[in-house]
Amino acid sequence: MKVTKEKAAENRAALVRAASRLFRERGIDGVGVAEISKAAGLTHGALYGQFPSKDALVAEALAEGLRASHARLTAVGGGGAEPRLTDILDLMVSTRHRDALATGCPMTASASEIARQDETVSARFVEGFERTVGTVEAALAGTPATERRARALTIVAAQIGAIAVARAAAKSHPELSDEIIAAARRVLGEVGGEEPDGTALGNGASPG
Amino acid sequence: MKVTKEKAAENRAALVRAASRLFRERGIDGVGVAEISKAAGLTHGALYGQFPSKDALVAEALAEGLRASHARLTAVGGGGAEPRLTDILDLMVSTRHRDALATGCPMTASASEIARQDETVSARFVEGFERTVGTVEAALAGTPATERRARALTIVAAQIGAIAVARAAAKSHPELSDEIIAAARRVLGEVGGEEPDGTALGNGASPG
DNA sequence: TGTACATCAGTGAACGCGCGTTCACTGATGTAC
DNA sequence: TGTACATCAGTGAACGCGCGTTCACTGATGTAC
Repeated sequence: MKVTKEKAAENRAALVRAASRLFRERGIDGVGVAEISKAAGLTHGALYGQFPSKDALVAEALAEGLRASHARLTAVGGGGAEPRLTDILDLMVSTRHRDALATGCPMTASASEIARQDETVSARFVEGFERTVGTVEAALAGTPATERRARALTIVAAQIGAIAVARAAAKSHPELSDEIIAAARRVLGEVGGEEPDGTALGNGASPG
Repeated sequence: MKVTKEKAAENRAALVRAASRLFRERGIDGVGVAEISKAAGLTHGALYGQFPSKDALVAEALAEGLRASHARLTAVGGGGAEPRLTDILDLMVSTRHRDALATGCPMTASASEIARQDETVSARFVEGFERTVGTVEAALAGTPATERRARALTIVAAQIGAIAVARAAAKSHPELSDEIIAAARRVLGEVGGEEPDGTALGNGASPG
């Protein structure tokens, strides 16, 4: 039965949200279209009315997850101001982020799987990655301008690696998992110009 | 038909090697037991004579890949001496490693998938991870002892993240992919005490 | 505003296919005499 | 050393199941008059 245009748009959004969540939780290959449709309160036939293929939904789900993740990132530390490195790292390199598979950063959740998807998915990934790198770069005002981008690229890649590794270790060695996160949090702060004792330099401060 | 004990052991090793390679290339969920068996020159029935389940093969394939990968790591820079950080990073954070999916480090190839496997797989992962961290730690003689482990943990996690991200970006943005590797190579060198101009401090040198 | 009907979002059965796993069978190995 | 036979590694058909995708159909929506 036909539904209102508004309801159809809602259904489409529900499919994307369910897919985004389930892909992060159980992997892209680990979730089928039937389960995604069911989670969105629809049948798989409806999914194929909205998307030409699972691949197309994968690309859109990734874009949606990256958008939500970046919105959370720019919101840290309150109001409209650019977030500080300290707040970024506290959000991204934390046990809380490690334990929030379904709602965390999709780059981290699907790091090694994205390389095996098609070019569209790679392009969506790069958009989200560059957005995050830009936000980190803006938080590195204390770092020489020529170094900022290289350090921001490294910090974002390292965040992704640290959480992925902490998740892989968590099932058998939870203490090691915690140690990895604590170490990466501190060392990446230093890479970004934070004082070793944990003092935040903040935006626009000069390095010691 | 029965085969010699020796041949049976060879067949088992061939299954593990084929699995290790294929899992890295196309993901753990992306490769079936039939294909692994065929690549090893056997049928899937033979696989179940050697392993109780695909999960058991996954754990063994990961262990084998980690062993091979670590052997390559300790061999860099020639002879029996401990490898230097410069050599480690040149091996691990390189476009060559990025492009060698099937034979590269299995932690990188399967970073985000391992978190979804069972505890045995997590345990094998941790063994390989700790071995690599130990090798990097030994290459950080110029770093204060209290900092060595935290930096080694971060460097290894960041290596994994940098290659995973570079692979994800490669399909749509090859120049960005190269840039990520170049940045991570240099910045991680600095984290490990390398001079910013690229001069290697080597083993036992003191930091500038 | 009220009626007639074309549109089309969503349903659910069906498609071929590959998945992980089981099992009766084969036949060379390797042991017991 | 030669023969008889138990062992067991490997084969391949078959299992139930879930995969991604297609399609004839349904029926409420929303438009044309």
